[in-house]
Amino acid sequence: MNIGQAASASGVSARMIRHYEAAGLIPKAARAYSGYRRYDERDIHTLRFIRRARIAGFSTAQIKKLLLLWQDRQRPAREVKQLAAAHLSDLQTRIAELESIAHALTQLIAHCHGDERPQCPILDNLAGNGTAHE
Amino acid sequence: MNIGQAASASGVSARMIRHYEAAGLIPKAARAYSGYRRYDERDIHTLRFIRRARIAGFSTAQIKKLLLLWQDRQRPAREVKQLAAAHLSDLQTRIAELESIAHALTQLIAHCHGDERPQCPILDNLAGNGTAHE
DNA sequence: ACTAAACCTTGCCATCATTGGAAGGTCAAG
DNA sequence: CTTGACCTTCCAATGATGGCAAGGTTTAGT
Repeated sequence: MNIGQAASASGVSARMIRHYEAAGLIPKAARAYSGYRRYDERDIHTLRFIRRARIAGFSTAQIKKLLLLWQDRQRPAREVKQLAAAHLSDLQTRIAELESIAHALTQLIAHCHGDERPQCPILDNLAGNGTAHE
Repeated sequence: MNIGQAASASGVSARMIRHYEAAGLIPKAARAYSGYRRYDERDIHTLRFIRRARIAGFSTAQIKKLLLLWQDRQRPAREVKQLAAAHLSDLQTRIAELESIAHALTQLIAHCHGDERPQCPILDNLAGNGTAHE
């Protein structure tokens, strides 16, 4: 299987397959005589794993660890759970930050009449001219 | 005022002040005979505006527009409101995505016993199903 | 067999905001 | 006049991905 087939079979672009190889996430692919990279079902399986982990928001560094754990049949579930919990905690922090911003912005927008007049509490707030809403 | 003073007065690092200048967010600073950049209160005010807008999650492109609007005393509040609303919409989309991921991860973590045994629904899920690789 | 299309290779650039370092010039105080 | 804090510019890296270019390979159609 060439990289193109591996890409469509795994859902990971050929681009990113090469990238993951260079980044050490996956071992260097075997090469055909022509120099083309060769992939088998095992590789596709690994790529699908990576794709799902990316969708779940894991960083490449985290995925590297997850792959090691995945390939270790003796791994304790504890380690995986810890890694996932740390990631979940990150996610929740980010969510809270974004929600806080969204909340403030919602308030500002609600107080902006949004017509042709130049008065605008949104700009006033960014300018530091205080309290757009009480 | 040199760039260092401007940085501590505005809360924007000297590094980023130069960056914003190169990016066209702020006009090129006046220079002293020595080549040092000079800043006045007006510049500090602008830098504080930028800092607040960044904290609010606006992109530099959006901030560029906000600055133009801010400096235009005739601007209609409508335009500012539209820009802010578009940004809020982006924020809400991102929040929803992260929440969806966090929810799925929470489920997986809850079903992982997390002890010394190798069985782990988190890895199983990333691998594509109940049966892991091989 | 020849040719064109589709595929592969490597490598460099761009994004976005920010930080880091290196190499060198300038200013203020001792 | 030296030292150290400050400034200058340029170059690089982050993280994940996309784009393009120039060139080699394979495959399918004639």
